[in-house]
Amino acid sequence: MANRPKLSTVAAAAGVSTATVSQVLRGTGRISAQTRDRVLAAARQVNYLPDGRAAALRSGENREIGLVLHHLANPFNAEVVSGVSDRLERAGHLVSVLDSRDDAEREGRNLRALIASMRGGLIWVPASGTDPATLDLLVAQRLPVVTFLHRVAERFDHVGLRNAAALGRAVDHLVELGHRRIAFLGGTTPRAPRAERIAGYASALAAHGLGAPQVFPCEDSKPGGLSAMLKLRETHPEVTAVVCNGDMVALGACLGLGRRAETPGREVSVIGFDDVADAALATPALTTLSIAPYSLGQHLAERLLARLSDRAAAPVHQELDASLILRDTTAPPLPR
Amino acid sequence: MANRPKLSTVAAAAGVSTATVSQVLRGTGRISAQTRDRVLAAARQVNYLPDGRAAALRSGENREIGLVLHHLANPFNAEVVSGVSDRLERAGHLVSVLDSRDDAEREGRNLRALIASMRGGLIWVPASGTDPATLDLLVAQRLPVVTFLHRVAERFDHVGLRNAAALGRAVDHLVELGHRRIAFLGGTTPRAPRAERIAGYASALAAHGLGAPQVFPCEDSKPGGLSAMLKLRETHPEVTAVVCNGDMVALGACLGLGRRAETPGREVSVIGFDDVADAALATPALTTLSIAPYSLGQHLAERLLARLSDRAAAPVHQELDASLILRDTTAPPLPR
DNA sequence: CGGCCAAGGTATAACGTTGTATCTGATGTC
DNA sequence: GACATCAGATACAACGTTATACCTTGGCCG
Repeated sequence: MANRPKLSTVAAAAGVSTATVSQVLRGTGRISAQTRDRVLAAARQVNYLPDGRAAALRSGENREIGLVLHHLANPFNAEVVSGVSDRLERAGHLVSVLDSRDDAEREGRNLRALIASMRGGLIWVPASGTDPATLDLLVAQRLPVVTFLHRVAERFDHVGLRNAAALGRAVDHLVELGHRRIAFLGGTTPRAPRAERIAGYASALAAHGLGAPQVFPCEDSKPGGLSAMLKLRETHPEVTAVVCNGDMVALGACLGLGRRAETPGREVSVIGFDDVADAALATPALTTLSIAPYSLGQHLAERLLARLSDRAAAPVHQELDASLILRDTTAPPLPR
Repeated sequence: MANRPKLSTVAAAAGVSTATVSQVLRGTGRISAQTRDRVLAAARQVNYLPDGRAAALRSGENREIGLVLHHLANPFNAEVVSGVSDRLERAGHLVSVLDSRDDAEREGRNLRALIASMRGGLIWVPASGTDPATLDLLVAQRLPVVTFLHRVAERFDHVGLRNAAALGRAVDHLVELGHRRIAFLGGTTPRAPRAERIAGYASALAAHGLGAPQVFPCEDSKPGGLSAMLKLRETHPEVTAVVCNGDMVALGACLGLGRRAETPGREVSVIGFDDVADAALATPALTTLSIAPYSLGQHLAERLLARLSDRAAAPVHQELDASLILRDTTAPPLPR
């Protein structure tokens, strides 16, 4: 029951010094072809794999990137993850994902642990209510950080969405179709993206001279959207269209209509946000605000790579547009 | 622009030695209350956070667990992840997730990187076609490993499913309802779980004296299931029921029926496998073989914890049952 | 008042790697 | 044959921690 093979194990097996082994494995220094072959053979034979933390400690390099999400279960995020990892892996990095599941305390633990294990960089979708002490900690470690969706600090790079404008487009579309009673569905926390979306929704209503905004909070998930829609139909039958805080809520709302033997795009028009894969697949297919999660993930990765290669540059803040994808859940309201 | 604070930064700030700081932070040794307070204050003031890799290197401890999945985008896996992390976090570990997206090469990279960064343990859902060299490496590092679903080596702990028996139950149910032409839908690779499921399906058919098995491979996703079902209805209209390699395929198949203005549980009965959250939510709700992903995740975590506390014990192999959950996509076949 | 002890702190050697400075022969040159 | 040259290898220090052995100092007892 030998122990984990280390550099000295390989050195002994090949009959050279540890320095030589290190040089061979890293391809540095001047080593003759035959010793190199001997060393490589020995390394393979004992199944050697370097201890990355010792190597990183000594060399100061770190090719591991942390990706902290507020909610991994949402397929939108899963697609973002794919984009991020594809791009970063292509650049020779390794991405590991931590899910804080919208719990600030868990998020704090995750972030602290990431810093402790000295990841080389961080892509972060902050949960609501991030602890400011954690933020200070993060800043003090001078870790390259890109936040996404929810901006928490000026000095981190950030990629956000033009939420208000997007919601404006959604409301405009519904008004053009003839809707006058439009509600907003989804979300429970005061996170910035939701607040911006609600603001965009409200000001679009105002621009069209429609009544006061009606916001119905619910959990950002299918069950959340489902029960919110059921309740909405009971209590506010005059509402003929809803815009949602996310596709999960929107798809849930569509399911809710189905439960009542109603059809999205008939009794109630529904617009989502995210354009998850299921949006196009659902029947009826979901009209939604698209932000192309996969390429968005790649974009995030690019930002982090840029930051890694120039750590002194000023923080970059970007805002992306979401475009309205017309599908089958929006149509003129039924005549009364 | 100071650098990352380290032990010596804190020591200087508090006017003590690094050894003292370390002892205070770890709560070991004999330190007076007042120096302790001074050190803690200094640590907070400079936003100190220990370099985990140096600490781990020195102490040999490692509380980080790697979770390597073959396919994170599948919500079933996302739910397993939740269960795993909840349990392991409760035990003071940190879980980071790597997605190999069914690519053996990517999986190999992920595993090597995990070993290199010296995770304390590994929970692994192997992709198909894992490189045997990678396996050797894994074994040589004497890393505690629990595999799930797909067993790749005798010497790792393993949690699997009684796939064949489960499929037997599904076929029995369909036969009881009166179906005679039952197809198997889903999967493309020769991974063990699928092979076992097909075997269980085939032998159940045989036990009932029904015809030869009909297996229709497709990608394990909603689009995969959708197009497979469309094709099946074209080419094999005599089939009145399908059992699927997973809920994603099954839900996709249901969508496919919807596209043809047909209804799951009428023209064709459908049974899934996994019981993802969407299965109960879909309309009609999906009959499926349930393995309760969240508690399964917790179970995997328990196994790993047991292994961590006794690394010498013989490998444990477990097999769990999947129970048939009757919902609305199964019913007697339509009379001809 | 010498000696002993405990409390409180520090010096130092690891952990496994890498980078640099250094050593050792062999070869070539005049 | 003396000396520079250079390829090829090695010794050694360092990375930021932690564990251990070791120092101080003051108090107390005989």
